[in-house]
Amino acid sequence: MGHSGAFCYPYARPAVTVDCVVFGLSEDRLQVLLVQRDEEPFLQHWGLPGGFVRIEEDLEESVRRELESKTRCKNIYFEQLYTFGALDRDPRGRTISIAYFALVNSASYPIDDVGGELSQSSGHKQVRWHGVDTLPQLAFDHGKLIACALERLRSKIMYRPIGFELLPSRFTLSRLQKLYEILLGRELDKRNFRKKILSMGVLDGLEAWEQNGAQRPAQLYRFNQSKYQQKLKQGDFFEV
Amino acid sequence: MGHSGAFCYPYARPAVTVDCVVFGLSEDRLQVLLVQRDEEPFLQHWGLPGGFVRIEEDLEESVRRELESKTRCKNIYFEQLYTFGALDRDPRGRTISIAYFALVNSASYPIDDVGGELSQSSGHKQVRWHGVDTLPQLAFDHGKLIACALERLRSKIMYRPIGFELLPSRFTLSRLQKLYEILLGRELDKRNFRKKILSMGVLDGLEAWEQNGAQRPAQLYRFNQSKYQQKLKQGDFFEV
DNA sequence: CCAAAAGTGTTCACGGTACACCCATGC
DNA sequence: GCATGGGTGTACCGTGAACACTTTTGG
Repeated sequence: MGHSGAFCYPYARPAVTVDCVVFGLSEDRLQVLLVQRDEEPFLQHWGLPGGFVRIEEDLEESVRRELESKTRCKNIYFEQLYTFGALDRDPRGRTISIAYFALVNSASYPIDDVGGELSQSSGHKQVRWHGVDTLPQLAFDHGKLIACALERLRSKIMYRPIGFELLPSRFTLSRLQKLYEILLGRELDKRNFRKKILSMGVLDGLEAWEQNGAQRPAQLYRFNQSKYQQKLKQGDFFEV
Repeated sequence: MGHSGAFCYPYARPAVTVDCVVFGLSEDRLQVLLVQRDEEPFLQHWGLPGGFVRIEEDLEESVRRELESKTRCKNIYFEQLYTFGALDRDPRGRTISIAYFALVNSASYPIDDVGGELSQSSGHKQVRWHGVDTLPQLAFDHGKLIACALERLRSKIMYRPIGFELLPSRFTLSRLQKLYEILLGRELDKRNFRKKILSMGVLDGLEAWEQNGAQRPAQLYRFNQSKYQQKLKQGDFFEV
């Protein structure tokens, strides 16, 4: 029981952190943003971006601060995942972590597919995308957090239109389908997919086409947030 | 920024609590177990059973301890709901609450439908069931927690067989149907319901019948946990 | 004219829903 | 014998799944 420091309480208190599983999409796989630790414990291991919750900030504010410092990006989609509180999850002492997961359009960030170079640095720490199937050894119980986030993401894209968050604001239906195929780990029928997605009425077809080499140009679409909100209010749900 | 107490840290730490939304089923409505507070803040207001997480106990252990002290019952079904951390949710200072929800077979407890008498007492606090549609003013943000738990429960019974947890281990199909009707707030077709529920193959029909006054006796069923686990592993899902 | 991806409709099977009558019992 | 809830089967419709060819472009 420590006597150092200016903040004292009649009972011992756990430390509280937020950790965030940030997903991004490369050409053909789902990736997670990891930070290489520059201190003990787990020195030089990779871990999730996260940190202690400051006493004067909201949980969401904490997450936003962490995300901005690691990704230099605002307005990221994120939501709370689960709270982890096992006694031994942090060797420094009892620490409870409120885990979040976030989806970013990773085209906005340098992406490193082969795993050679670092993509960005924040302070002196390395920050890098790692394919979810080729994760390194992770600090703390972060492997568990990622597994939990993956499960949630995979099931959630089936009933909520959050997949769009992984794409640029304008995208082709083929790209969207690829996204679903990567996340679900199986192929989807093109005609059925387009029929289904379009029939939900939350995508706006644009008068713009993407030229992608030597093929027929593909029409671009945009997710219409307000149409979706309206459907939600009518109890009308998204489903893939 | 206190200096009292034996537990000191270099940075201020939020207090951490668990709170549990305990659902029970009376004859014709869903109820929540509430505790009348016997201290400030919110003296005499009703609130959720819960309390501070002890430094040497798991989150689940905390919940189990709280549940046992309030309901005197072990082996209650519960799961984590959401973590609430708004800055102003506790007037005593920054407090983060990890909310859980639990389902109990309230036949095991004295139930008080009309809201007159107390059902049980733990220490000196009153503990009582309250219909979810007739809740009193609540302490802290517990109204929010209950709303959140209700939403989760209503959606979850559609895809996981947790409804059984609200019933005694042996129950009739009519009772189960009533449960779904109460939770969903709409009537269900008897034949379709029975067809659906039985076709999932997770209920065992018993050679036992319930005599319920001047009617034809109803067959009793039991939820078969292991059959369900097996189906889960096969990726075979429960759905209503 | 060839390669490569975009785009487009129909058929079939299954599951959800709607619906009405007989059964067993206690009083 | 009557009131009360228990118990059962069928027909229809809509949605999900399977499936193949034409179009547009660059090289």
